[in-house]
Amino acid sequence: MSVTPKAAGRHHHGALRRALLDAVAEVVLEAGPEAVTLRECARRAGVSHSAATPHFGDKRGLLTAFATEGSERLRAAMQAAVAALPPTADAQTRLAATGRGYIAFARANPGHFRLLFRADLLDPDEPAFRAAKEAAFVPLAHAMAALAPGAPARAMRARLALAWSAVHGFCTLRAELPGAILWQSDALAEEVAEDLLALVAEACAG
Amino acid sequence: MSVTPKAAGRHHHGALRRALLDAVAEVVLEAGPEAVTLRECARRAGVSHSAATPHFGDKRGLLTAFATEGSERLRAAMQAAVAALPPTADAQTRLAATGRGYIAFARANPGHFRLLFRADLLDPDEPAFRAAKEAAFVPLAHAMAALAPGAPARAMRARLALAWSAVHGFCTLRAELPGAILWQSDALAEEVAEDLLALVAEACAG
DNA sequence: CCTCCAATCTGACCAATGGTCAGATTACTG
DNA sequence: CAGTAATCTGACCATTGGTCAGATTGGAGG
Repeated sequence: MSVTPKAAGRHHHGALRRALLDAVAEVVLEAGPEAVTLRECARRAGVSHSAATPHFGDKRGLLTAFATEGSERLRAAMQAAVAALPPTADAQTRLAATGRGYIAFARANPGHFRLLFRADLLDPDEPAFRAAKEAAFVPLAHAMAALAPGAPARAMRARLALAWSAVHGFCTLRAELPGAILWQSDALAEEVAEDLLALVAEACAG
Repeated sequence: MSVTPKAAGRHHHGALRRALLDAVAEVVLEAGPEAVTLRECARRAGVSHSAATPHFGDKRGLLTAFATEGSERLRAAMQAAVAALPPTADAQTRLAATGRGYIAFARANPGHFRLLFRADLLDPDEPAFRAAKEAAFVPLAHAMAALAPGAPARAMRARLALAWSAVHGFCTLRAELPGAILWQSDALAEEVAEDLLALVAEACAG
């Protein structure tokens, strides 16, 4: 377990914050965001459940802090996928790669991903979380702007909505409807994902 | 309130089932699926919270029954949107209309819609729910088959994934990220939705 | 009309949770 | 070394979902 319980009788100094976030990560990994319990996280950090209050306020604050880290990692995944491309790649390929990074993050971290869109568990107006969400939109906006530089605002909105919706919808459906026809096996899901990205990129270039 | 509390001392006969489902509908409407409480629903039906057990088993059973009704209504919304078309409408228009029905249902019943994809609150293997989910996929499959009758299986899978993902992703993002840039106002959201449907239908026809 | 039985419902109990608060403990500052 | 602010504890509370014995109800059969 990655969580460091504190030594008996000692304070965590500034480290309780990190220890609690790591505990959330563990629980989310093991049982999903719904299963996160203030008391269980505190237990794993070796601390009473009230100890979280000074650091995060309440459960929602803790989950929001964790979601903020997820948003940053999601952004990093998209950037990494684009960076993995040869420098000669064209705009359409870059847009597809951005989506590939999004899908890869959702696949590798299903619980963390699902939490990002659980408005009931989060505080959508917490400044750091807000900033992380806006930052996570940047790679898509960037790739799209490079694809269709002169498109009118309305067409641009529609394409952004299409690309984001299609990729996000794919991740959500795969995460929430396991066993659906379109992604029975992992291999099939990967194939469908690639074809989907190609269709989206083509439609946005179109 | 649409819920009929039972008369004091009398049994609900077979009507408790319906009364509880109506109570769920109320709570979901007022505060979303996460806020549903067995005890609150029982309170609204004028019954102790244990009274639900013989009818639904547990909370998950109650929510699954409610979600089953939602799935059926979602299917009806898609069919209605297609039926509202002039009989001369072509296959591409019919596919877009199917998506329009999906979006309309999600918009009109955000809580009910979100519940459908909350695997943690539902029993995905409950037979009636399974059947309703499969039935809800039919209108999309039907419209897609009419659009591209001879397409190879792989291309068909990709197009189904695109259409479903894009429409579902749009609904999900709008429901879970209120206040995002792409759907600030209702009018803007409607415009984006129509453009999105057109792009999807075109990509699936192409 | 009466009896009996199965379905239905109640009320109490339990463990668990999130939030709050007074106060103890710790770590740092001057 | 003294004092102060941050950190943490332990207890308490209301609420929840699940379980169970037993009361109540409605209808089936005599």
